[in-house]
Amino acid sequence: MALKLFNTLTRSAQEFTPLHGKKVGMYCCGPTVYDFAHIGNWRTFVFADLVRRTLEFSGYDVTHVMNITDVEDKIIKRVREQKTTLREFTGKFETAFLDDLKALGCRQPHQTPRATEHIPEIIALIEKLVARGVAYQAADGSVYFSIEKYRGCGCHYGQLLKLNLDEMRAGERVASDEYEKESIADFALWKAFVPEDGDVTWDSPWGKGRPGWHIECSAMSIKALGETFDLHLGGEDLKFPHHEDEIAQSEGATGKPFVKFWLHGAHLLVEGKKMSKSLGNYFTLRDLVAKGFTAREVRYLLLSAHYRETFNFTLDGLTGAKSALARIDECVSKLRQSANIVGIVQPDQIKLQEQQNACSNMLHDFTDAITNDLNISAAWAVVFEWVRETNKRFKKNNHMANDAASVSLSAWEKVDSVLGVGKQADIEIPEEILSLAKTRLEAKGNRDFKKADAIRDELKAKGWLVEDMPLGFKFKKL
RNA sequence: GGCGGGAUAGCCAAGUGGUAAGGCACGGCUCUGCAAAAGCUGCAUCGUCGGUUCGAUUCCGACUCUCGCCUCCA
Repeated sequence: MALKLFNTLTRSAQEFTPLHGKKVGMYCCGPTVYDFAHIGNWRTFVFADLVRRTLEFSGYDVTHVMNITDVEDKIIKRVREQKTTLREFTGKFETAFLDDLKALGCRQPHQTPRATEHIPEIIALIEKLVARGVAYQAADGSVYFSIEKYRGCGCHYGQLLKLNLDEMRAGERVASDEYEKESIADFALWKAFVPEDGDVTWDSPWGKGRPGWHIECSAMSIKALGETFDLHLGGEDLKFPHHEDEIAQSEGATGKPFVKFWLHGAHLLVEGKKMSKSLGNYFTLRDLVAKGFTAREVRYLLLSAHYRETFNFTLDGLTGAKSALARIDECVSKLRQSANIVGIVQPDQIKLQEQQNACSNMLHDFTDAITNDLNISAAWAVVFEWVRETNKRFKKNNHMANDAASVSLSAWEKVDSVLGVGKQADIEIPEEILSLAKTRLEAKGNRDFKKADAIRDELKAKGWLVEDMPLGFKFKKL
């Protein structure tokens, strides 16, 4: 089934077709590294990962680029306050970001360019805009993009949303007299040096200064993916002004369409409310890990709802995610055991055929769901139905025939190449716990159930759940 | 003020012009020394009011509530 995605440019779900055969260029607006990323940020990055994985699942050869914004007002302010250097300050948060991204099961982008390492490209792009007459240097020394001039060349400003510039409440959040722009809608391409910038400054044809916010994404995406590329995504708040301005700068400079498909992920609420530090519902991944949840559980929860709907992230939901994943893990781990042991259950052609059918139905329905504008909820439903069907095929000894298990495992691996939750962290069982369980097994063998139950309680108190198996036991970490 | 989303069971969340997926939680049963896991099973008429239709949760209108964006916030 063809992949359909909702394109913000057309406000409709369209069949996705790349510009060049099977090759897809995908750019995702990355983090501004001034602090640890919060759960809302992570929703967007996990969404981007889902897009990439779905493209790869659909047979595309994806080049995934995600910028690192490492120069910006808040960063400069903190560098000054903490009396550190830009590189040292941003490096810390960049490393933390990439570690967390990995922990969340996101495939590493192929390129993660830093804004500060693309100053020449940024300057070149601004020069092009100045030469084309859509950018100007104002009295304050900064260079601005002129929406009016841009529109004057027949270009369309407001592609991602309907804009009514006259009705917009200009300057509510940033004092309009802070800049000396010709028009309120104009935005900075190059910001002239001010003493507060300290060492954070570069030479340019317009004097010392630093790049504006939007220009880095245009410069780096064009460099990495070309003047026109397939996919650009980010959080919904970036539609305006960030992405709209990226389009204006890029198309203003190249005269070519910038991006074919724009995808935007919705925000999330936490416990039904907008996330804020004062409400105490502002979580970083590290906060959640400290509460005893795993990054994998966070990924599952973030992937439980459709990307264009506001999602309500709750700690209860995270507890539920733990249970839901345990259900999948249980099934997959039984499949692994069966796949590795030949002959414990005799092959059965009819049963094999049934399981093969269940697997191909799952793959078919899963593909339908995920390619339908990433209907992840429907995709999970398919997976859980398959889990139930598969569970029915295990014998009393928790095994199924080797061939049926192998078929099932390979089907699971295919859907998990999109979901990315398959890899459970290996758990190490302490010697003490293991020997207690062995003692308990002996007691059980002697039908001393009182002792066996006491040991089970003891293990539980130590954080381990021991489950009896036909031939022994296994552990779960609580 | 402008623009754009939402309102589906205790919670999270899909979906469809013909009487509602899935997950979590909860109850019953089977299995089990007891558990756990697993299976079976129970649990909603889809914000309110109108309209279109043989029939609407799904289409249209109004209303209520709610969320987001409107210059550097994913």
